[in-house]
Amino acid sequence: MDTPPKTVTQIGTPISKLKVENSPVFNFINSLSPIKPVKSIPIAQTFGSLSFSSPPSVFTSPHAASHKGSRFKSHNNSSKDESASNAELASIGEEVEVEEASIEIEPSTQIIKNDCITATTPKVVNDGSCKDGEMDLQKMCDHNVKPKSKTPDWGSLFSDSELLIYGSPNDSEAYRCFLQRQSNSETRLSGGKKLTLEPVSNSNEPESSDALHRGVRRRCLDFEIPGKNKQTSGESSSRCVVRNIGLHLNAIAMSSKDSNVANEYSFSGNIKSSALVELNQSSPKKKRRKSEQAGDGESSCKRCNCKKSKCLKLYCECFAAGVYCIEPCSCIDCFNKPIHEDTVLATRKQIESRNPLAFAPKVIRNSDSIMEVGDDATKTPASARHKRGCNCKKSNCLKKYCECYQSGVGCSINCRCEGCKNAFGRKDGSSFVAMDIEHDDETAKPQHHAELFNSVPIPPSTPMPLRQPLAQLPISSNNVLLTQQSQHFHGASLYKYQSFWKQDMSLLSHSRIETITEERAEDTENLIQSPITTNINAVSPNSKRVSVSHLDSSESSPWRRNSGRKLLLSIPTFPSLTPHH
DNA sequence: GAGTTTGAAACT
DNA sequence: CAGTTTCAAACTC
Repeated sequence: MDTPPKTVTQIGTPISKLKVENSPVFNFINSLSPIKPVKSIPIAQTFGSLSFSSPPSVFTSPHAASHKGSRFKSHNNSSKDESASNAELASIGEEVEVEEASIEIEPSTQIIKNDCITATTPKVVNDGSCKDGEMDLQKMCDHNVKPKSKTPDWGSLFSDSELLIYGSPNDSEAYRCFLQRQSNSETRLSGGKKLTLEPVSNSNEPESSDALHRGVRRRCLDFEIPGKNKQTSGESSSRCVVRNIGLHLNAIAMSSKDSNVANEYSFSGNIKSSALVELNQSSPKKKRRKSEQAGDGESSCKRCNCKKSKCLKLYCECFAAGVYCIEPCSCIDCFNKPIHEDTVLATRKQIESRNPLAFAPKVIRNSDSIMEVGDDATKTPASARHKRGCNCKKSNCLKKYCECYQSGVGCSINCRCEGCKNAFGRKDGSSFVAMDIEHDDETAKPQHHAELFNSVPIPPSTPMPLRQPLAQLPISSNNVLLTQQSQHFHGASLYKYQSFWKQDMSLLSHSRIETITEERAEDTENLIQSPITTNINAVSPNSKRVSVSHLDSSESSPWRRNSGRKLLLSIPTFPSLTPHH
């Protein structure tokens, strides 16, 4: 970074020029001038690759200005003892930050933060990259981040972000989406991940859902930018990430399947970037299929295609899942948006009044204390069962029309299906394994297997747990709570009111993260060996579970344990414990 | 991409 | 509660 002395002079010692001009006005102007020069500086070139949506805003936004002061201070402090070059860097960093500040408009909700956190990060990363050559990237990242924090909690950025992300009711879902994004691009994601989380997570309580929504968009957009710049600054960004979430998640995310979705979700906001748009432009169907392939039929990041329901009925997957519709959705006259929060909540209430369990997880696991299904459910390896059961007449429970099949669970006594041939377990109690064998002989349909492991998202590579976050959560005997947990994260925001349980779930969230991580890793390994085996394990009540106490606390965040993951995997089984034990 | 099939959700 | 209609996803061509 060879910065023209000229600029440096201006930034570093604007006053020196004042000698020539003693006019108070001149003084004032000069004192302000440093910003502009910086922009045009070579440094700007470094960011050149970045396509900031609105560079000018940096200077026009009052918001930015307000932040500027404090940030400037912090920077000064950090660069205080450094040489002129460092000072320059500091000033540069300041510039960047200011810009960010101007961009950050809304107080986003926790959820959203989780969701799109990555968006903001890129900037930071860029920042780092800019200075990268001369400064420790990690420091840079941290340095930049701190100033941004709008709340005093920044100190616990990562821990908080973790909670937010995984603490969501949809742990698995949210987590998956999160992973998917991560998987999109190791370098880019990792880089963005860490940084993004912080700024976002710290934001204050969301006052406006709309704002929140906007926040998502923006973040996504920002997030995108980094990706584009990956070539220039990718390295630095990745480095930033590695230390924390990035590495851990990346490892997990490596499990391929999610990569597709990752792409989608990473751009899920209202991304105007042409490049991004192109990626997402595929038809709703394609999108859906992508997400399915990514690993989750029922609960993965979903996008609806509602035309008449206004996304205010359970027909709408987004609504049913408790999330707002977002850009990727192809719905018409959608009311399932933060703007119509009141309507959404009212409608939801109405539906719940009609059926209190309407938003409860459809699939439950008997291994947990939830035994709502039937005794029969415990007869099969896959203890998970659809709560209400299906009512299939023609699909033989072999297609995704069947909710049981779609959820990757066997039919149960609760099902009223006809000619059930559910590969995950028949209504009559046939186990998945048995069925599998049977099909080999009976139907002798290679397609069937193909369908199971390809068309059905979960079975192949994704353990059941991932698909059925709610049901799996050890907690919930409380359906109400579960209801709030709803199914997916979706890159969209969870309804604001859902955050109430977040705190209570925080510990659990940690455990879930780890559990998922383990399972996922395990899954990856098993997949290589035998898909079927994997499925069984995934569904089995014996599938590994981690008690809250086990994970609890500071005990190193899941991230840190990353390295220890394999060790955990070696453990055959964990007793199924409830978090409250 | 358009059209068909399917079964859940909603309605009566 | 049962029957019918509506709806959107899943599926097929």
